[in-house]
This record gives sequence, C-alpha cells and structure tokens, in this order.
Amino acid sequence: MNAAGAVIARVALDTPAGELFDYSIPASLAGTVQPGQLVTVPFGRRLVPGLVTALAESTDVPADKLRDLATVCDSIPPLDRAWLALGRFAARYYHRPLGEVLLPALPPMLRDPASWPRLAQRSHVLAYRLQEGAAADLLAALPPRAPGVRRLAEALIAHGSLDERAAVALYAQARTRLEAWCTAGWLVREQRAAALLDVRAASATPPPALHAEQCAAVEAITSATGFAPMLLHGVTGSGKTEVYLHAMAEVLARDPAAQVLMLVPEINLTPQLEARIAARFPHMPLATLHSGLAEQVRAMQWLAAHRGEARIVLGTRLAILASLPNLALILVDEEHDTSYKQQEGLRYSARDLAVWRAKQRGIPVVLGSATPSLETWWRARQGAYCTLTLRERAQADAVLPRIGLIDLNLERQRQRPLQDGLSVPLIEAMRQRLARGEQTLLFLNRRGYAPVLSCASCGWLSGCPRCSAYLVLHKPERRLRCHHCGWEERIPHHCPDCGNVDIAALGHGTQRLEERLVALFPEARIARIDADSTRRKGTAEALFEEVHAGQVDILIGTQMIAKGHDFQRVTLVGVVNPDQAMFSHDFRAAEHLFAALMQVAGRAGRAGLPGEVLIQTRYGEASALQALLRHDYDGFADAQLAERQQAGLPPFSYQALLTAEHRELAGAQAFLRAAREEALALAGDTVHILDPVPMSMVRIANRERAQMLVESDSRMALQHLLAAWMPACDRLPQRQGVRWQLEIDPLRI
DNA sequence: AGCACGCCGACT
DNA sequence: GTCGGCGTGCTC
Repeated sequence: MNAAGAVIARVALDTPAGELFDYSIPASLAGTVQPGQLVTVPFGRRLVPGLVTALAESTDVPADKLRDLATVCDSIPPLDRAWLALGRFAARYYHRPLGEVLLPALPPMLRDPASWPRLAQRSHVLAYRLQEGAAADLLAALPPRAPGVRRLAEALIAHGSLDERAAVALYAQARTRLEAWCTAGWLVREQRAAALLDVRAASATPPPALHAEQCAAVEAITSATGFAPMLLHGVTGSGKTEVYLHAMAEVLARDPAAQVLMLVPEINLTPQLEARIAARFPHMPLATLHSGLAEQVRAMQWLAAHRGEARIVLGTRLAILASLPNLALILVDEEHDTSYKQQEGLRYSARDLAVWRAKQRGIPVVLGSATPSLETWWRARQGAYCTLTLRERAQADAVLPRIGLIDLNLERQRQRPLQDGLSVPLIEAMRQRLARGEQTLLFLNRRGYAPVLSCASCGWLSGCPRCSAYLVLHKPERRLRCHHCGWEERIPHHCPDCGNVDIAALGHGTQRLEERLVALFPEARIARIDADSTRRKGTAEALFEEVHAGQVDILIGTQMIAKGHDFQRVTLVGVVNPDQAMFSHDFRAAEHLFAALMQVAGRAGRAGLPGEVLIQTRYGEASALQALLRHDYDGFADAQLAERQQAGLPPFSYQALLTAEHRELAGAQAFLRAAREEALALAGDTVHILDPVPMSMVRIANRERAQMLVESDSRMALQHLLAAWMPACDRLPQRQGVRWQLEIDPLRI
C-alpha cells in the first residue's frame, strides 16, 4: 500500500464492539500515517487511543459516519509488521477483537495519549558503557534528598572490582533506587542514574566452565538455523541457567543488533536472575518487563526493547507481547509453570506464543524445565521439538537429594499423633539439622493460621457470606479472611449460630505451623514466607536474604519458596501436606503435584551437603509420589501420557472452556444451555460439546458460575467451530445479566 | 467498555 | 412538574 495514496486508516480500538474502525486521513496528516502507529480518534463522544493496522484507498463505511483521525503519535517508532502479526494471530486464536489484544499489549503509559509527548525524550534507564569517573560524577550530581544513593555510590567507588555476589547485590540495589526515582517523578535525573548502573561494567564476571551436556546443549541452540523449538530438560541444579547465558552470549556476539528474550514465571524470581545477567553482560543493554514496575519505568523498558536498544529482555509472561524488532532467540525458563497462562482478559499462554513468535521469525526457542508440561514433553517425544537433556548436576559434588515418605497412616497406628500437622519423624529430622547448624525448609501450600473455624457443639463453619468458600483464620491479624473475594471480619468470640464459646480452628496453615515450631524449637530462628508475611514490597527479598545469610534455621513457606531461590545450606525439605492435591478432579492434578514437589525437592542439598526430602502423606502409593522417590520424571510423564491418550485428554485433544457467571446459577446455566444449542447446530461430529456444569467454586463475590467444555481431536475443527460460534453467543437473548468468556487451552477445569 | 437515549417512581 | 433508576443500543 502506497502511504501517499491512502486516504483511509484502519484502526484497532480497545473495545469489544466490532473489529476495526475506518477513519479518513485529513489533509494535514496526509503521507505521515502508516501501519503500526499510535493515533487518537474520535469514538462516540470520546477521543480514544488506537493503533493503525492498515491503510486503504476506500471504505465501505458510509460517508456520513466516517470521521477524521485526530492525532498521530510521532514520538514512538511505528510497531512493525511482525508485532502486528503476533496480535492478529493471538486475536484469532484466542477469539478476541484485535483491538482488545493490541492495545492492552502496550504498557499503560503508551495507551495514554496525554503522556505521548514525554515519551520522545530518550531513556537512559539502560546503561551501556562504563565511563571513567562516572561514579564520581554521579556522586557530585546526586540530589541532596537521596542519602541512600549517596552511600551506594560511595560504596561503588570504593570497590575497584567486585565479585559476582557483590556485583549482583549492588546492581539490585541500584535498580531499586532507580525505580524509586522514576516513580517519584525524577525521570529527568535519569541520565545520572544511568551512570550509576554503568558501574556494573567494572565487575564483569567470567562465565564458569560448562560440563559436556551443557556444551552440547549450547552448541545445539547456537548452531540451529531457522525455527528450532527445543526442550531443555534438566533437573534443578543441572545448570540450565548457564546454558541460557552461554547461548545468549553467542547469539548476542554474533549479531550486534540481535535481541534475546528470556521469560521467567514470576516477578519475585527476576531480581536475582536480572542481577546475574547484568553481572555477566555488563555492556549489554538489559530491559526487564513485569507488572510490578512503576508505569514510567515499564514504559521506558518497553520502549528500549521496541527501539531495539535493549539487547536482552527479561520478563514475565507479559513480555512475550513486547515489540522486539531484532528478536533472535527466545528462552522460556520453567516452561511448565502455570503462571505463563494469563487468567483474565486475553487468556494467552506466553509459552505457546513464544513458540509462535519463534516460528514466525525463524529462530530457536528453548523451553527449559526439570518437569516439562506434558504438552511440551509429548512434542519432544514425537520429535517435533529437539530434546536437550542435562543429567549431571552442575556442581560435581552435588548429588540428588534422597527422597523419603512419612506414612501418616503408620504414624496413627503407632499412636504417634501429629503436632499441628507435623509428624514425629519430621520433627526429629528437623532437630538433627538444628543440632548440625543446617537449615530446614518446610513447604505448606496453605497460608493463614487455619483454613476454617468451627463450632464444637453445633457444627457451624466459618463460611464466606459472598462465596462458596470458608473464611480463613489469620491469627496475628485477628481476622477471618476470604481468600477468594477479600471479605474480612473479626474473629467471633462465640458461635454466631448457637452462641457456644467453644469454637476451634480446624486444619493447618503456615501461621499455625510457625506457632508450633516456635514452641517446639524455642532456640531456633524461624521465618515464614507467604503472601501475608511479604505483603509490603521488598519484604520477600529481605527475608530471602536473611535465609541466604544463614540467619534463619527453619523457613516455612508456600509455593513462593519453591521458585528461583537456591539455598546453599538447606539440607532438609519437609513437605507437610501434599494430600490436598489428591482429591482434585482436575486431570492435571498429578502432573502439577509432581512438578511442585520436584521443584521444592530441588531446594535441598546444593553445595556439597547431602540433601533429604521428607514428604508426609496418607497416599504413599500415588503414582506421582512413587515416581518422585525414583527421581523418575520420564517414567511418570510417559505413564501420564498413556493415560491421557486412553482418555482422549490433552495433549491428545484440544479444549476450550466457556464460563458464565450471573447473580444466580440458573442464569449462568441457561446461557450455557442456549450456547450449547447454537454449538450443536454448527458442530460436526469431530467436536464434542459437553454439558454445562456448575464450577467447583460455584459462588465468588455473590456471582454464581458455571462452565462448559468443548473439545476435539482436531485443533482446526475446534477453532473453526469457535469462530462461527462466538458471534452467535454474542447475540443470545440469555446473555443478559451474564458475564461470559471463552478460554482456549484451559489449564484448570 | 463507555456513554448515550429512554421510559417509569420519589422528591424540591 | 423534575431527578434518577438501569435496560438496550451504538460507536468508523
């Protein structure tokens, strides 16, 4: 399309209505408008931001409706065709209007036309080169109100060179400060901050030597040509990260423009890894992208990636939607992690989009995990993905932890009652570690003190008034809390039903475990890490730092402690109660349990000290546990695959889940039933439309929910049906008062 | 999603 | 006689 001849711009807007909206290009903007540009357009009474997706010479829109583009954002280079194509694919695959994909993919600041002029000034958040005396200049120029930064700068000057750990710590601090400045509106001072970050250049850390399997993996990644999806399969401690870093180094060195995207599951993982990358690649501009960043910081980081300035982009799932004009390699760490699946809005899988982007650009994509998702494992087994295996542990003296089960049925037979969920053998094992000055990590995936409060005389249970869930007792805060809708109330003194004062906490959460451990081991230093103890920003890092520094003997935590952090002196990992997962009706429960346990098990015994993992259970025969005892992911995964194939479940079939919520369950069900009729009229016999069922958590925040599964052996057939079906659902009279949504490839059913 | 218009109950 | 409830319909 010749931009000069075009008079019509096809614009994507963030609205559920329609697909694209045509606008005439006024003479004043003639020749300047091109696809990929941000614009503002009059829409109804409002002026809204939009993205030009295409130019045209004519339109079907009647002349009396056609309006002019208002403004064009010229402070940002247009998004490229590859990025628009990614948006188009995601819109089509996840069945959402293009505008609802493209605009939310931009950082919030870019969606606000008022801030566009400010984006023109170049960001120096990213630091590239160390200049002599940069730190001294910085010190001289520092704002007087930043004593912390002054101290930091002094420390940086004092250090001629730093070891990796010190460099990592200083970099993390500098980054935090920088973010604080940006948040406080000190963005003008950014250039000085850049100098601060440059100081990391003084401390480039040499890469460690690789073992043979690592070398082979790096070689396979860097010698691949064109689209090359790979599974990097290696247990915790086998050195996957070094493979990423070496492959990254090679790709970055080969092409001076190349960009590498690395995805990690969660924000609390990024500080350590980011600092490690920064220390390894001091001259390589690095951008990080996650939802925890201040808006301005996030916009600057995003733009650095978009302009091709950032050579390494490290981020959570949302980073897969970043604009990366010179993308040359994608790394997806812990690819099995469910946080790669967005659970609201556009319900995309960042891992799947990563594979799509790699295919589109014809580059390698590495999916790394100790416990790959069965989807990935199956593709690797079929040969569609190349498998790179790391069997050795990276540190020669580190051995796999010994995994043992504590049979809770046997404990009962022996009349050795649990102490707040802790068995005698586990307590004894902890006592040994304390005596030896080693650390214990206790894993319990349930925060709060107790999951429910109960009346001993009438059987009353502390239900949430708005949800079909129990209120969780939070003892330190002296509150009952709903973990689903946020409802809170005071702990009652007596039963609200019968007035009895004899009410008791049932079950165990991390707070209760902590209380019991304090009583059991009064001399031990005990810390708890969960969403409650780390509510304030930065406390999680501070707590982890204490553990690393050896100031903690026993660490209690939820899933949060299983990810990312390598504890050097942990020799015992206790899994308090994995049995909850055994009752799940989700066909992926076993897969997720295995992955979670393998991940916590990997926290034990890292630096020469032999590690032990003790799992308390009543269901020792469960296949996930038996496979875990043998460290046998392959056998477990293959057995699971055989079961899935038998049952016609993913990855041997493809699914979509239609969910509906309404004030009353009947309303949600009526919508789904009507939707089902529509689908039956459209579907051939290759797509199965199951009956609507109430969701297992029926009511959340006074809305009742139901769902309906649609599945097919053929992804194409499923997609075909959905494309015709979704518009029909939009027109159903039963949709009134119903909020409904479609999820493709749902993870939890 | 916004933001209109539109047609029926309790207020200065 | 108006202010305002949220039903339904449109936005290039």
